[in-house]
Amino acid sequence: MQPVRVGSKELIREINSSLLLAELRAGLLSRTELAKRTGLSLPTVSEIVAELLQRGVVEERETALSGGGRKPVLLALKADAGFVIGIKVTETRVIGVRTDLNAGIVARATAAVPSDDVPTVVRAITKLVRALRPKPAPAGSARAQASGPLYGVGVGLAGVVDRASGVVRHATYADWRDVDLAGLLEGKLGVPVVVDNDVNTLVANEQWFGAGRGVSDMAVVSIGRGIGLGMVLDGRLYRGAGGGAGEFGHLKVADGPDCACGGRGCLEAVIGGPAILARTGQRTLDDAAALARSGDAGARAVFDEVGRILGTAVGNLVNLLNPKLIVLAGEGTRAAELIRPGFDATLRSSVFDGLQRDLEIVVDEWDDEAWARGAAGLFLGELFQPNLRPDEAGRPSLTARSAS
Amino acid sequence: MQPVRVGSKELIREINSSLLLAELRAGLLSRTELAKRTGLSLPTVSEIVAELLQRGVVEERETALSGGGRKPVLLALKADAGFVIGIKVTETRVIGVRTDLNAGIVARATAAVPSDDVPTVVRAITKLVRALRPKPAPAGSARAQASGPLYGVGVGLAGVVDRASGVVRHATYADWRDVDLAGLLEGKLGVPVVVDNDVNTLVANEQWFGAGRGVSDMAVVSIGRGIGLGMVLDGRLYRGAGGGAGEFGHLKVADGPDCACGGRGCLEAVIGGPAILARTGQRTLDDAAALARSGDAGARAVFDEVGRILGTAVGNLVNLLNPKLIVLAGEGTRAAELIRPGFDATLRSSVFDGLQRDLEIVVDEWDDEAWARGAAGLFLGELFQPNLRPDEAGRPSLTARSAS
DNA sequence: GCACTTACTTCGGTGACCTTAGGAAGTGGC
DNA sequence: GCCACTTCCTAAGGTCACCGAAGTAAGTGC
Repeated sequence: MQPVRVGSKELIREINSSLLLAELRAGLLSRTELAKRTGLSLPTVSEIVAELLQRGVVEERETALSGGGRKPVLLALKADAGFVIGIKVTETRVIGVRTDLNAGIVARATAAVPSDDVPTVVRAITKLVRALRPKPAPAGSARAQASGPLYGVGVGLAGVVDRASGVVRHATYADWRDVDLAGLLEGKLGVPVVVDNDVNTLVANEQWFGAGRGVSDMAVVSIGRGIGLGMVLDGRLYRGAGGGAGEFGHLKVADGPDCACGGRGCLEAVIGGPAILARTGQRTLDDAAALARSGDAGARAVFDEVGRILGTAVGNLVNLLNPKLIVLAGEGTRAAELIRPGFDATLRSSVFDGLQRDLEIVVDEWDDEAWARGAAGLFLGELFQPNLRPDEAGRPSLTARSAS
Repeated sequence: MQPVRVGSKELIREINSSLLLAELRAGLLSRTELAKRTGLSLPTVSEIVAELLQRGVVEERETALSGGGRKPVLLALKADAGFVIGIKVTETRVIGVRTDLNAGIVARATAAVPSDDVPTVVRAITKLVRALRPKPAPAGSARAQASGPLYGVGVGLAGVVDRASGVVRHATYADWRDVDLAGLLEGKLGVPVVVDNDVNTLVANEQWFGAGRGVSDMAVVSIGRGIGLGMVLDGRLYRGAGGGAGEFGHLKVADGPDCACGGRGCLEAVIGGPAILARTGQRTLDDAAALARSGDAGARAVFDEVGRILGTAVGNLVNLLNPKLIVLAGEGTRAAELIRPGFDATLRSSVFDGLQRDLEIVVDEWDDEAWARGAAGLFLGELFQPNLRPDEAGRPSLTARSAS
């Protein structure tokens, strides 16, 4: 029934370790403070911290001011205790970044993908990962310590992905069916690989390192060629019964026009990138936005209507889920100021009274690397999320004993 | 951050006890079978079962057939080990039932509520609970054993409720603001009281005792005067950041008409009970349905359109959440066969390809007691749900040591 | 320098789990 | 009727992570 099981006591320790790490992500804290925040006893915190120190995941920093007694020893996550690589796979390119444990980018690389068949894409990813991999420093080098291990790789792509198994059920632009991408990559790379839908990578990033830190109910709407949606509900990324939740772009919002999915009146057929280009007669989104900014009434009307329709759709989403935060992301945010007035107006009028008050809207600054960083964040999220589901056993872990 | 904490080991035992109980709700099982299903070791299962036997929550039944060895001793939940009372509060009446631990109704009662002020309603509920309460059997009576304790009371009403605290933030039909209904009732009744939105009571019932048994992602849509929605996501009832999730009735689906909430084009203003009555010119829903059944073209068209609009709205819900099951409930289901053709057609065309395959639609047989039974189910759900959140401590429990 | 405060550690005890071994209660062959 | 074999369950002992209580370390302030 409920897939929750607490079997061995070792699992408790792992959960509590993750708990402490999650608190430490927020800033410098003493053992005593950690104990207060988590509700664990001081001896337990001390013991777990000792383990983390030994493993090199955490370090002692300067002491804080005393309040009339012994100074507290502040602990901090050692951001460079290890690294993670994030890869965004697109139709034509793979974009990769290496980040530290705070999702800070320390290296970047991109490669073209000549064709979209599985072996080609897998080869491109493995090559990119090898390029990004931290070089083992020469023995005795001063940098040897700083360059920690590669914990794993996160991969994001457009499509339906079964994250637990890492199998791509169906990619949006290529004809992939049930491709065990995580398995293929793990075999070649020798590190854990997590694969997920690309919007979910953005969500993971917001949840752990962005505007969604500490927010347990939020939605990320990505605006671009398609309209994507990722949700954090009750503190967990929500994926739906079959991993297919978040088909926001195929919400039916009008009578026409036909959508590539075979349906009619889909949100993304109405306000997706191609629709905007067609209606403004431009070749790129930036051109269309420039036209509107130059004062062209027709183009302005198009963006205004896009905003209004999106506002209603997001408003309905809020009515259903009552999130605390909506993040707007994706390349469409480059035209954010053109869309916002209409968006805000219809959002306000759509949302049921009372759900508005605590609702926050954030536009995420968007750049090409965001997706790749999101993929890294996806993996980091796995490291920090306490694991309560044994069927997800074998997950990567900062605290696993086997790692030592 | 994550409110999950595993502190004391006692919590583990409580979780695992709930796990075993949850399995036993599915049928008769031996200790060995329980161990296999839960992944716990046999000695652990035996020990927990011994506790449950002693507490009278579980009983040994006949032995099953041997497979060439010692016969397994089958264990069963003792449905009459205790009772629960469920109350549905409406504008004019309070409806109550007493059920056993399988949500089977063993007694029923109803009382009029002369006015909707808080003291009057509280008095009506306490009176109803006292009437339904199992009578303490005379000492030495044979029935003394069968009539177990009253574990608690569940209350459902239309409005926004903070379930954790039992405070009614806002009732739909009365002018209640921040009424600590659970606290008031617990003070008078001396048993734990859980209060929730009435649609959530239906959800709890479906989740634990109805079509949603074992389904971790589902939605219940209640059709009546208003249109309600309750969701189980990832195996948990989802309530939103502020407890306000599920405002399905205020989804914006059209340009008109005005809704009581102050918005325009709300789903429930378009297809709610009053809208149907207005458009068919009838006084009751049953009259309107009878008119349609008699062949009246206008009335048929109204129901058909109601079905189509509802189908699109539910289709969009499916696109967002990818549930495995949709339950249609509420008094509107009395006209289910009039609505279904239109509903099914638009649902099919709205739902994104791929999410349809495993989607199941169930119409719940609806009667006046369903809401009250739901409220009882709400409380029973609390008893069976493994509790991983310490901030919900003090929750009612079948296995709490303090109860012995 | 001495009282006091605060931060952390050490130590012993408890509880829940597991593994291993063993008893109980069946079936089936001879 | 006995003996091997199977299956279900219990008993005994060990491990691990937690906690509370007491002790040590390292400050401040008079």
